[in-house]
Formats: sequence, C-alpha cells, structure tokens
Amino acid sequence: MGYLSCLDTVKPVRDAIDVISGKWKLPIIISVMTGNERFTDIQESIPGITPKVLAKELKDLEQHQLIKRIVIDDYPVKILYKPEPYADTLTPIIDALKGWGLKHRERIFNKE
Amino acid sequence: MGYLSCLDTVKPVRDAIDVISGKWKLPIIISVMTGNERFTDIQESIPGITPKVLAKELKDLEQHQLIKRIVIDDYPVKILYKPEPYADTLTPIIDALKGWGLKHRERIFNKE
DNA sequence: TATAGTACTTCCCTAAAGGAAAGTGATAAA
DNA sequence: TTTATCACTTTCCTTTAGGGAAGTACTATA
Repeated sequence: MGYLSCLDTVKPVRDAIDVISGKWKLPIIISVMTGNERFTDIQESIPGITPKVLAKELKDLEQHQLIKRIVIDDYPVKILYKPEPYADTLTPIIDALKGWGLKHRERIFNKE
Repeated sequence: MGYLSCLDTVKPVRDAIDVISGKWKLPIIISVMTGNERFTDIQESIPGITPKVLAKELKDLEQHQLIKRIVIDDYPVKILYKPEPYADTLTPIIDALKGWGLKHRERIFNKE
C-alpha cells in the first residue's frame, strides 16, 4: 500500500535534466561563460570533445536560448558564441555540481 | 591563439555528472529520500520507469554508496532501500535543479 | 604556390540507454 | 485451487550518445 509522492520534486528535476543532460552541455556552457567565444577555442578548452559533438550541442544550446551564435561579416567571416542572460540562471546548478564533484573526488582519494 | 581555461570548473562538474547522469538516478534518489523503501513503491512513485531500469539503477546507486539495500529475513523476506548519509550531500544539487526546472516551466508557459 | 587556420560536415561505427512485454519463484490470501 | 503480491530477470528491439577519421569551403599567410 501507498507510496509517498515525490512528484513535486521529481517533475521539475526531470524538466531540468531534459535540458542539460549529457556529457557536454554544461561543460560547453561553462566554457562560453568563461569567455571562450570561438569554435576552436571552446573545442580546445574542453578535453576530449570532437568538433562533431561540439557543433551539435551548440545548436541544441542555441535552441534553448542559453547561448547566441553571432556572425560578424568581416573578411574573413567570424563566428562568435556568447552566453545569453538565461545561461546565468544555471549558475546555482553549476556551483552545486562543482562543489559536489570536488568533495566526491576527495572522498574517493581518501578511500583508496 | 589562446583560449581561456575553464578546467577548474569543468573537471569537477564532469565528475559529478559521471555519477548522477541519466534520466533516472536523481528521481530514484529523491524517491528513496522521500521515504519510499520498497521496490514497487519506488517504481510507482516515478512515472514511466520500468522494473528493469529501476533494478539496474538501484545497483548503480548502491555501488556509489548513495543508497543501501537491506534484506529483512522474515517470512516472507522483505527488501528495503534506504538512503545512505552520502545521499544527503546531493541535496544542494537537487534543490538547484528543482528550482531551475520550476522556473523553466514557467518561462515556457509564458512564451506559448 | 604551398601551408595553415576556421568552422564546421560527413561517414561509419560501437556502446550504452532505455522501452515493451513476458516470465519467475517465492509466499500469501480468498 | 486460483489469484495476487513482491522483487525482480530475461529477451528483444529501437534510439540516442558519442568516438574516429577524414573531408570541405573559405581565407590568410609565407
């Protein structure tokens, strides 16, 4: 009989996960928020990411209005990626994950 | 030339993502922390989860010492899942995701 | 003219995640 | 004796994520 309803928490958490899930989205947002603007700079700032994955995730993040793709019509054309204001709302999540990740690494080191 | 290093943030965030990634781990932790202890109760508290996925994720979470599997040798045998103290350290992450998810849903409603 | 940089795309492939449905072995209740 | 509950497992299948390597179209520089 009876399970306790945790839907009030589970539902919004899943909404958030749906947007930022995967191995790369948060790292890319962090990189862009740090000030990396060019495709190659972002790529080089995130170890292990391939151009294919980066291109795909950048499109995703643009659709969610977390970053902006800016074309500058010089010769040669420049393309810049900048964070949208909405990206700032992710800061508490990033901070929480960063804090937890740091302590988790400590914990694992101390065990072994 | 020169990209800005964001590794100080990217690395721990990726460590955290590696542990709690996927669609189901956080919902399961939330359910267990809410007080659901039995397999079927947890299953019923999370819409859409199948027993196969739940069984697999519970094993994962046990390995990471986030939950405990307790066998109670009555007749019939009972199995209980309880949160480990380490699960509490995830609360800031869950809260941040919950807060963001709620506002995100609002934002999307107001747009359309 | 050859080489390098920029911002990608294309192809091909594997692994992991995840869904659907049914089954299992134990006990228990009607 | 049939039905139900509990905690799963098994099988099969599809989807998604992601890695590797190469290519491309343009421009710039030596």
